[in-house]
Amino acid sequence: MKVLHSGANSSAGQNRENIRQHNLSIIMSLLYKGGTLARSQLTSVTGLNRSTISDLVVELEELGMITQAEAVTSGGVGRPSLTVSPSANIVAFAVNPEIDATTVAVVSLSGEIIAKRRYPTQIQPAPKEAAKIAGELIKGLIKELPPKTRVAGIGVAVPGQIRIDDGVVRLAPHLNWVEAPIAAMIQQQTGLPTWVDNDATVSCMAERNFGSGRGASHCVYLFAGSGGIGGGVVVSGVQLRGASGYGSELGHIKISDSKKVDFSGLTGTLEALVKRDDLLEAFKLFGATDDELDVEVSNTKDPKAIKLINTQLDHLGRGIGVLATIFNPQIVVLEGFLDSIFKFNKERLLESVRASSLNSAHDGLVVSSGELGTRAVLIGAAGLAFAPLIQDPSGTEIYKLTKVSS
Amino acid sequence: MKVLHSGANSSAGQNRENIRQHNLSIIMSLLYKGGTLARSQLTSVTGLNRSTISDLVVELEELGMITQAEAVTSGGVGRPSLTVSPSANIVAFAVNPEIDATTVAVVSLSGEIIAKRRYPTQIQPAPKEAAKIAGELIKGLIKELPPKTRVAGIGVAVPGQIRIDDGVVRLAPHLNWVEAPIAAMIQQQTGLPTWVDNDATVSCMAERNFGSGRGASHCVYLFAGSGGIGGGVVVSGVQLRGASGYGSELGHIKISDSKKVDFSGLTGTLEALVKRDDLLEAFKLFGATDDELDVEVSNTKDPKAIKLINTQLDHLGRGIGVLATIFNPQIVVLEGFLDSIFKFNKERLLESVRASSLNSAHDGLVVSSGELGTRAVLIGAAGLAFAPLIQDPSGTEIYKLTKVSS
DNA sequence: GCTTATTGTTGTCACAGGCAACAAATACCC
DNA sequence: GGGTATTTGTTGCCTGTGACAACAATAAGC
Repeated sequence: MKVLHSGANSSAGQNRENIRQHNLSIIMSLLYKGGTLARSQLTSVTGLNRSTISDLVVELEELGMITQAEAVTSGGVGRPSLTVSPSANIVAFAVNPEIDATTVAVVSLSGEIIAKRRYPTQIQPAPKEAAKIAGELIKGLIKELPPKTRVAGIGVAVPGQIRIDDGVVRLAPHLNWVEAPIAAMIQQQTGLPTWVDNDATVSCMAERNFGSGRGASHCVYLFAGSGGIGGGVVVSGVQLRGASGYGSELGHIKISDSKKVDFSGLTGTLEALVKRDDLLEAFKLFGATDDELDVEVSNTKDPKAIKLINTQLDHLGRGIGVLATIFNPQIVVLEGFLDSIFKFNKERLLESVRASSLNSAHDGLVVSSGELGTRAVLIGAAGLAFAPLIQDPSGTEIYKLTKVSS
Repeated sequence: MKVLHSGANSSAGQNRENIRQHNLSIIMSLLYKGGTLARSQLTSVTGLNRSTISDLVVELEELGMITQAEAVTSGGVGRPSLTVSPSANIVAFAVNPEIDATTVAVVSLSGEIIAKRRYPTQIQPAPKEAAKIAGELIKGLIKELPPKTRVAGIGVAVPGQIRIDDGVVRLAPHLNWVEAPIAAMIQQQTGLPTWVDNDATVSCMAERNFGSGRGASHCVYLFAGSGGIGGGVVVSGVQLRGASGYGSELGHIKISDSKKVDFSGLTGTLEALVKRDDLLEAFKLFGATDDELDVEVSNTKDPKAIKLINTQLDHLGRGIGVLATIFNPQIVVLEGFLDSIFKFNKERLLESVRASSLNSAHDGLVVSSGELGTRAVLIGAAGLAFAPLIQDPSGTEIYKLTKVSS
C-alpha cells in the first residue's frame, strides 16, 4: 500500500546510493522483462563496465533475487558469458475479482503463471467477500508452494477506478463497489502487502512487458470483456495514469453523436457503440465466455451478425484512429471480443482507422491481437507486487512462507 | 540538429559522470523554470547536501550559466542564503513562420522575450524564403545585443508535423510546406544550431513551464489560430510526442459523425467543428487578428453569433471531455480564439465537458486561459534551443556573438 | 550581548564505478 | 591438434563525487 507510481520526482538530486539502487533496479528490470540474459548483454545494454556488472550481479545474487548459471555454449567467439535469471523462488499473488468469479494466481518473477484458482460466485461479490475468497485461495496456494518460495506481495486487478495510493476502489460499476478499501482488506486476510490497480492498466503493462507490445515505447491497449471496454496506454515507456490516477479510460471516449449510452451514462462513447452484449444478442449466446463468442464470430455466416460486426469494427476503428492521432503509438493491442471482431475482418478495421486519423499517425501503425489473452490481467497484477522489488532490490522485503502463514 | 528527445533510455546504467551531469542539469532546470532561487531552496528541493550544491553552483558559475548574488535580507532566522539566477547573457532565438508573417524573437534563459521582430509577407513564404527572412532578422538582432551575450541556438516553431530528429517539416498544410529541411536552411543562414518542433507542442511547454500550467504533471494545451487547432500534452511531466514524433494532434480527433471536414480531410474532428473562419464569417470580420476577434466575441449581442459560439463551445467541451477521460490532467489550457469563446461562456463549456467525460476525469479539473498568449510560441521555441544546455550544462557549447557574425 | 537558527566554507572520508592486467574459455585458421 | 584472435570474468587499484562534521558568518529574538 505504499505509493507505487512514486511520481519520479524529476527535481530530485542524485547521490551515490541512488546510483547503486538505480543500477540494481535496471538489471532487475531487464531480467524481469527479458527472463534469462547473459552478463555480457547486461554490460552492453546498460553501458556499465564488466566489473561493475559483476559486482551488481553478485549483490543481487546474495539478495536472493537472481541466480547465475554456466554459459550455454551457443556459438560466438570468446569465453562464454554467464547467464543471469530472475530467481525462480520469488513469486507474487495476482487477484482478479470479476462479476462471476474471483481468480487468484501465483506468478513467478519472470512473468509465468505457476498456479491458478478460480472461485465462481453466483452474483458479484461484495468487497469483503472478494477479499475473503482471495485470502482463502491464497492460503491454499501457499501450502502447495515449495518451502523455499518467497513472496513479494499481492497485486489486485479491479475493473474500475482505483486510487492506487492507498488501494481503494473508488468506483467499480460492474462489481457494484464504491469506495472499497480492497487492499487493506486483503492485506488483513493474508498479512501480505497488497497493491491495487485497474485491470486494463495492468493488462497493458503485461502485454507491453511480455506480449505483443514488447519493447514499444508507445503502446495503446484496448481490452473488452463483459464489463465494457477498458484501456491502457504507455507513453515514452511509462504507464499513463493521469494526475489523480483515473486516466486512460479509453472505453469512455466520445466518438459519435449517437444517443447510445454506456455503463457510466455517457452517450456515443466507444463502449456504448462497441458492445459485447449486442453481439451476444445477435448470436443468442447469452452468458457465453469470450472463447465461445470468439468461435461464433469467426464462423458466422449470418448477414445480420456480419452487419453488426462490421458496424462495430467501424466504430472501433474510429476509436483507434482517435487514439492514434493523439498518441502516435507503434502498436495498438486488442484483447477480448475486440480481438475476435478484429480477426473477423482486419482490413475493415484498418480502413476505418485510416479514415479517422492523420496519415502521420497511422503510417507504420501496427494493430495486433494480444498474445497473453486472459493471462495478461494476472501477470500484470502480479507486476504490481514486483514493482517495488524491481525498483529497489536491496531495500524491499520479500516474505518467507513461514512468516506468511503465521 | 542533434536528437532532442533523447529517448530517456530507461535501461541505461548510471556512472559518476552521469550523476554530476544530472545534478547540474537539475539545478539549471529549476533555475530555468523558477528564475531566481536561493541556494537553500536548491538544497531542500534537490535533497542534496549544502556542500554539494555549493560545488555544483560554483561549477555552473564558472561555466557562465548562472550568476550568484548577495542575499536579500527578507525575514527568516539565520544567515541569508545566496541567490542564484540564470545568466542574463545567455539567449536563444525563436523563429515562428506563419501564413502572413515570420516572427523572430530573442528570449533570455529565464524565459523572457527581450526583443521581437515581425516580418509580414503577402502570401505564405516558401521554406527558403522563411529561412532567409529569419536569417536576416537574426543578424539584425545580433547587432543590437550587448557584446557579452552568448547564444544557445535557434528554436523554430512550425504549424505542422515535424521530424524533430533532423528538423525537417514533414507537412505544414497552412504554409504549404512539404518535406522542408528548415533547420538545415536556417542553420546555414546563421551558423547557429537550430531545432524545430510543432508550434502547439512548444507553446504547451511554455505554458507548462512559465504560464497557467506551471507545476502541473499532467497538462493538456489547446491552441487555435488561423491554421486550425493544435495541441500539446504533458504526461507525468514529459511532453507527449509519440513514437515517431507525430503525436498530440489534438485538433484532428474525431468527436462527431458530422460530415464537416477539416484541413486534413478528416470529418467530424474538433478542428472541423470549432472553426475560427466560421466565427469570422458570422462577424464579417475577414482577416481579423485574434485580438480583434476576441473583442468582437466578448461584446456580441447578435443571436446568430451567440448560437454559433455556443455550438462551438459544446463541441470544444466534448473534445476536452475526451481528452480529460484519456489523460485525467490537472489543467486544460486554452489559447487563441478557443480562449475567447471560453471566456464568453465558461459555464457552458464546463457543462459540455462534464457531459462528455467521467466524473473521475473532470472532478477537480481546471480549465484555464493561457497566461502567455502569443508569447507562448516564442518562449517555447526558444526552449528548444535551451534544452541541450539544460540537459548537459558542462558539455554544451554556447556561442559568442563574434563567432556568430563571422 | 547572549542564545538560537540557518547557511556558506573547508577539509576529510567513503563508496561506486572505471580501468588495466591477467586468467579463462571459446572459435577459427592452418 | 596447436596457435591465434576474441570475448568474458576476476582482481586490485584509482578517481571522482557526494556526504559529513566542524567552524565561520549572518540574521532574529530576548
